[in-house]
Amino acid sequence: MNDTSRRSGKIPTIRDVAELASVAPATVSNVLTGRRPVAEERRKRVLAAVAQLGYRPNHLAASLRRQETRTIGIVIPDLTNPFFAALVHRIEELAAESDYQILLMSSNEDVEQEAHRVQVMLARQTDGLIISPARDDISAFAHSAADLPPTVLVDRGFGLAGFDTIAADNFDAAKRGCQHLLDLGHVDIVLVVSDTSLANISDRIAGYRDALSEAGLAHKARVIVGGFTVDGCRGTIEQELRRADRPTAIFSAAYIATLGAIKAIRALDLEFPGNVSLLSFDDSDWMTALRPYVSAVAQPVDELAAESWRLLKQRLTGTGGELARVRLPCSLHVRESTRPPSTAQRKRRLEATT
Amino acid sequence: MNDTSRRSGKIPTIRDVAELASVAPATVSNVLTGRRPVAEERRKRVLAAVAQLGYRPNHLAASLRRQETRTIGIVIPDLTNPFFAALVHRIEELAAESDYQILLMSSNEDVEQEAHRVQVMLARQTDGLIISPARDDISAFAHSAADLPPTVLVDRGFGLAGFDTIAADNFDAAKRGCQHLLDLGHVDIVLVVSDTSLANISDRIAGYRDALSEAGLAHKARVIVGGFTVDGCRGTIEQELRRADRPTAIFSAAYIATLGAIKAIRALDLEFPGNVSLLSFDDSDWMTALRPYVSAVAQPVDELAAESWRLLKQRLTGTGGELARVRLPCSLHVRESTRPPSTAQRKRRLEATT
DNA sequence: CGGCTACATAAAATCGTTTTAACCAGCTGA
DNA sequence: TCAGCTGGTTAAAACGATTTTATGTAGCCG
Repeated sequence: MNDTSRRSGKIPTIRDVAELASVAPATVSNVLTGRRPVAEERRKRVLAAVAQLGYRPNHLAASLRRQETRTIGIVIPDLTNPFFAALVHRIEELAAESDYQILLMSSNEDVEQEAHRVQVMLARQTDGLIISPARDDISAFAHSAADLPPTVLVDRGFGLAGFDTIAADNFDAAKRGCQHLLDLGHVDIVLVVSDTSLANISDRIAGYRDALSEAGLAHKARVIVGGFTVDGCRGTIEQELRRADRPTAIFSAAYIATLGAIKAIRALDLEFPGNVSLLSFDDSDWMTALRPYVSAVAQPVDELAAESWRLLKQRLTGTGGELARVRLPCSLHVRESTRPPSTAQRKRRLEATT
Repeated sequence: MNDTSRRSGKIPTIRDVAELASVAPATVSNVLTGRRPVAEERRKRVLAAVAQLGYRPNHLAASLRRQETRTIGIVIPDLTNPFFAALVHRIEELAAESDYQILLMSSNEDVEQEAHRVQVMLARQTDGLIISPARDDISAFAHSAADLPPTVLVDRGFGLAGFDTIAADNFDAAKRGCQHLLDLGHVDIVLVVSDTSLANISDRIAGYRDALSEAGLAHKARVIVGGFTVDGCRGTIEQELRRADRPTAIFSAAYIATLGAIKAIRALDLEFPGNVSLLSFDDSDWMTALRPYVSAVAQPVDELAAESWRLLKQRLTGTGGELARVRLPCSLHVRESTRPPSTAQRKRRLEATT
C-alpha cells in the first residue's frame, strides 16, 4: 500500500512526483518546463508519475521564484458598458493565447476605488496593466509611470507621459459624424456628452466644433452634458427637445447618451428622423434593431483590444521600442436615423428664432 | 548615503523594512497583519520604515505561505452577453468588498476552452470558483466536485451533485410569460431558443409547454432553435414568419433570440405588436428604448450575483451548511409589444389552416 | 592514461512571506 | 524560592516551485 499512490489525499507537490519517479525534484522541473534535457528513460518515469498523481504545478510558487506571474491587470470604469465588456472580452481572449491570465476590476468611474484597485494589482505582482483610467491623469494611483509595471492606457489618458496609449480617433470620428449631418443640411446640431472632463470626450467635442467651424457655423455649436447615467442623459435631452428652438439633429457622443436620447425622443412622442435626426457614437446590434436603423460612428473595439495587448506584450517581452501613441480610425455607418431636415423642421426653427 | 533609503532601487522586501526598523521580519509581519501584538514603540518604528521605503507586501509570497490566495475564478460563456457582463460586474464588486479579487475567463461556449481554463485556475490556486458551464455537466473539467475548490454554479448546471447551484426560476418565468400571452388571447405562440441542450433553456421550454398544457393547448407548442448568434436566430425566425400560418406571438427565450426576433420582424417589414406580439426573456435598457416598448421577463441579475457570492463566501469561510440550490424569481414587465391578437391576425391564421 | 568536454543528475540556494517554536524578562501565587 | 504564566520578541522552518552550483559519469583526444 504505497502512500504516494492515493489520489485524494493532499495535493501532490513536485517532491511527491520526484519521489515516485525516483528522481530529484529538479529533474521533474526540467521535464515539465523543458529548460534542460532529460534522458528519455527518466523523462517517461517522471511523466508517468505526474499522470499517476494528477500533479499540477503550483503556479504561485513558480511565479514567486520566477518573479513573473503571467497575469495582467485590467482596470476599466464600468463592465456593464458594452464597449468595455467587448474590450475586456477580446483582450482576455488574446492574452489567453499567450498563456496570460487577467485580473479584472471595475473602478466604477471612481478615482479612489481606482487607486485602491491599482494598489491591489501591484501587490499581486501583475506583470502588466491595461487601464482605462477614471480621469486622464494617473496621479490618483501613481506618481509616475515608473511606479508601475508595464502599463498601457486605452480609450482614456491618451498621450500621458511614460505610457503606451491607445484610443480611437475621437476627434476625426466626431468631425466626420458632424460633417455627415452638415452635409444633410443640418445647421442646428446639438452634441450630447456624458462628461466634459475626459479627453476622449473633449476630443469628440473638438471634432464636432471643428466641423462646424469649417462650415462657418462655429457660433452654432451647442454641447450639453448628461452625466454617466441613462436617466441623466434622457432628462437633459428632454429639456433640450422641449425648447422652441430645438435642434434638428442630435449627435449623442456616448453609449449612455444614445440610450438617453432615444428614450427622450420617445418620451416626448417625437420621432427620429422625422422630428430630429439622430447620430450615435458607439455602434451595437441594437442600432439595426430599432425601428428606423440608427446611424452610428463605430469605435474599432476589437482593434483597440488587439493593439492594447500587442503593445503590452511587446513591453513585457522587452521587444517594445519607443512608447507608442496609437489612434485607431472609427467608421461611420449611415443608416436611417439621419435625414435632411424636413421643411416642417426648418419652419419650426424659423418661427422660434424670429 | 544609506543604501536602504533610496526609493527607486529594488522593490523593498519585508527584510529591508525589518533592517531599517531594527526588528525581526516576523515583527514587521505582526505589525502589518495584526496577528500578534507588538509593543507600541516598535510598532511605530516599523510603520515609519514601511512608509519610508514605500513597502508593499508581496501578495504572492503571502499566498504561498498562507495557502490562500484570496482570488476567485469566474468562468462564463461570453462576456459580451450583457447578462454575464452584469453578473461579473456585480460579483467583482461584492468580492472586492471582502478583499477578494477575480480572475476572469470566457469559455466562448466551448467545452474544451472551458476545461483548459478551469485547469489554469486550479494551477493558480484560486480559493473558489464561480462557473456558468458551457454544458450542464462538469465532466469536461473535473471528475467530481471533490477535484475542485469550493465552487458555485450559476445560471447553468443547476442541481449538479456536489455544488451550490443558483439559477433564475426559468420554468416559472417562462410559464408566466407564456400565460401572459395566453391571457391576451394568443394561441399560436412560438418559442425561440438559442439551444436545447442546456437545462436553463429546457426549463424555459418546459415552462412554456406547461402553460400551454394547462390551457389545453399542448398540441400547439412550437419551439424553434436559432443558435448562439444573432443572425442565426434572425434567420430562423424570418423563416417562421414567412409561413402562411405564422404565429401570432413570439416568445424569445434568450437575449440573442430577442435581438434576432426584432431584426427578423423588421426585415420582413412587419411590426410588433401589430403583426406579431413579442415577449422577451432578459430585460435591458433597450427594451424601453425601442419604438413600442418591449415586454420582457427580467432575470434578477444582481440577486443572482449576490447569492452566488454569498454562497461561495460561506463555503470559503467554512460557515456554509448543506449544499444549496437556489432558484430566484424573475419578474414580468408587461409593456407594449404584447397585445391581444388582432382580427386581421386571427383571420390570417384561419385562412392558412383551413 | 591523464585531462578535457559534455551532459545528466543531485543538492542547495532562492523567491518573500507567515508561522512555529524557542527564548527571555518580569510577574504571580504557593 | 521557584514553578508557572504572560506578553513580547525573534531565529528558523515552511510554503512549492525554479535556478544555480556542484557532482558524477562517459566519451574523446593526445
